[in-house]
Amino acid sequence: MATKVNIRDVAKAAGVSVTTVSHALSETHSSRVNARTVEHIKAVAGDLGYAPNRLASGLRNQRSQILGLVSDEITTTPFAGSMIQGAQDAASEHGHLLMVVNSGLDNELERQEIRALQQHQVDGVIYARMFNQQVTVPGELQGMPTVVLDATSDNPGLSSVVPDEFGAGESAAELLVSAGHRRIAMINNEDDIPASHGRLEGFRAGLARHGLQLPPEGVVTGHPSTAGGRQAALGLLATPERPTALFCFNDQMAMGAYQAAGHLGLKIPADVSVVGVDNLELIADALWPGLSTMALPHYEMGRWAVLKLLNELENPGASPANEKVPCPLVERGSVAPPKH
Amino acid sequence: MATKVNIRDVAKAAGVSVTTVSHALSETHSSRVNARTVEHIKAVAGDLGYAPNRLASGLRNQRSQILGLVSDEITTTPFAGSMIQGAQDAASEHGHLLMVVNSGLDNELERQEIRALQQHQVDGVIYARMFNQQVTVPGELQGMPTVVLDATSDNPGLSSVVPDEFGAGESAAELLVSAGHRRIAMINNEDDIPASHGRLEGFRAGLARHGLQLPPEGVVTGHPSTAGGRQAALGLLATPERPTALFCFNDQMAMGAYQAAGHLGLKIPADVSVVGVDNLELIADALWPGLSTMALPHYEMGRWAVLKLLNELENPGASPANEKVPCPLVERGSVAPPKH
DNA sequence: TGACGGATGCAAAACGTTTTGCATATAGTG
DNA sequence: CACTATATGCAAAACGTTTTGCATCCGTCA
Repeated sequence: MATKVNIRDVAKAAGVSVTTVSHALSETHSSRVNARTVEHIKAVAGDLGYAPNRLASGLRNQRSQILGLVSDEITTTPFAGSMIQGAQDAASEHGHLLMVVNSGLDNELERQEIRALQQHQVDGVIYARMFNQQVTVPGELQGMPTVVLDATSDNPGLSSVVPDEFGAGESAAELLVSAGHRRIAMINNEDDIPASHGRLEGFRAGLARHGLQLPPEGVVTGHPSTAGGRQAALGLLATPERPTALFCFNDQMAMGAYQAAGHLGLKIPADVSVVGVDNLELIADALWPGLSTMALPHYEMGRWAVLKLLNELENPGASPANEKVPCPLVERGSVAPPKH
Repeated sequence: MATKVNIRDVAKAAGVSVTTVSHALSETHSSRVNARTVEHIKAVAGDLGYAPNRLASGLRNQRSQILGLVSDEITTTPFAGSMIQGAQDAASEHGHLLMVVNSGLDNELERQEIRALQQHQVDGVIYARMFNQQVTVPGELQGMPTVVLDATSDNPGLSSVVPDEFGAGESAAELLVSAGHRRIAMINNEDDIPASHGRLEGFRAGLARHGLQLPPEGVVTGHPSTAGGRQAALGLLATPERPTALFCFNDQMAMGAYQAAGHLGLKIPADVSVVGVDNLELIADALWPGLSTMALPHYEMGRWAVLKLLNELENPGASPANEKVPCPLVERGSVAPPKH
């Protein structure tokens, strides 16, 4: 970063014209230049520490090599980092950079941020949410290549990627049933969102495959927080015919279940097995014993969204896709066979 | 975003020259244009949905209005979101956008990312860490306006911002002493980092102000995780003359203290009071009872870093500053007067 | 030897702004 | 009415690239 060196300096130093330098450094046009000359130019450019000005090349090419990432509440969830990292890794591998904006829940602010991205000529936008939900993509993004991340869109023209909530439920059922459990309950999120439906239905389907079914009293709902999980679990575990295993909507509710079990003098996993969803390191790894849980694939979803977006930029005709990414089981120590 | 409308279209539609449009829309030069004309031009621009191309203006002005944010491990801590949000809010208020890159722990990758930022002509860089430490800013950033975030630099020319670790320790002491505690222990991080020294020394200073001092056996160290805190707390609380209050290096260690207390049949806060540092919502709010803790000011630090960077961009002569941001106490329910 | 083809490199235009210097119109003064 | 001062708007150049069309050079073949 001494004083900026531009392509003209390189040309002068290499004793050739600017055009030749540009051709030599371009992937596609380098054939137009003598191989020895190309090598020479590259050496000189390297020595001078030349790096092309992307403002200029973007202006000329109508391609900024920047992708926008618009998200909602980045501060409230620890998942944001993984999603951004996945997106950034994929972008970086393809020579792109990420501009991140988050709007909180303020629609007006969101519009402003999107306009700011457009002023910077972003090539496309990832429209992200911090939990799987249905969204309406703001009108400002009309006509701009867009991929929806951790949400589904009412616009069928847009690609989207979400976790395989159904599969997560299935896996949880599989894990608990194969450990020998028969009296199993689910502590679900009281909110009417795809994750609560998907996980419950997958769970039912997983049980059904083994000839089991979830009785009506086998599902209780609560606020998707530790307190909500605690309260629900207190109710479930205080009954004489208490379940031997709990499938919790998320790790926070599972933490509440731990607290309830502790309060009632029940040991995990000896007296009651617990499974969560999310794989929040901060919780799943911290609980004692560690919590077995289905990992939400935020990193992979971030990657997928960017790769799909870049693909659509290359092939403007490509048809949209709606991807579901599996949620792998992470086993720690919260599941054991039932006692008797 | 129909078909891109540029300044020429606006000029044509408004019946004036391109220059006039540019002057009319510029803060500084709008005086050169008739006020009525300015109004007219702004109206036309609004109707057409004109938004200036920042690639072009950046190229012309040698100012991209983009700031780079280089961080280490964005995925491993939930603080990243707050830091980014703080930085982004401040940037956005001043018409700038943030390009976020994270390098993990790979130095080579970090260099690449920084070069990518430079190709995009970022006006300056925030060099961020996820926890307070001493860093050496990579040579690539030589000569580029840089502010260090949540770390201190060995380069005295760079501004930096960190949490007031010492103050956090003091506040914890103040809280516990004024609740009536006298036998207090600290569970510290075994790592040799500014946070562990700062919090311990501040804690000592806070106690000293009330004529108390921390005996050698009053400080135990461990891995800064739940397991580490649990282990340390088990040792401390099993002694007959057990402390009535624990100051924990962070919320994760405090969570371990909760587990240890529960294991030993001790109630929080009746039998033992606990204070943490971090204010990790996911933990502090989830514990039962809630954990009183000193909040790490990541949002504010992110803001400060960007504001300082923008200030240095305006006044290239400005002298560097090393800011310490206070860590406010967040009271929940984990502190009560000692029993007898 | 003259013409031709291929290989190679150059000049110039364009991307969309901002700003300087200049020309014109309008108002103010003697 | 002439002359100056001021207000106002325009043409052109520049920022750093990429790419098209053209010129030059060399070797080859008739």
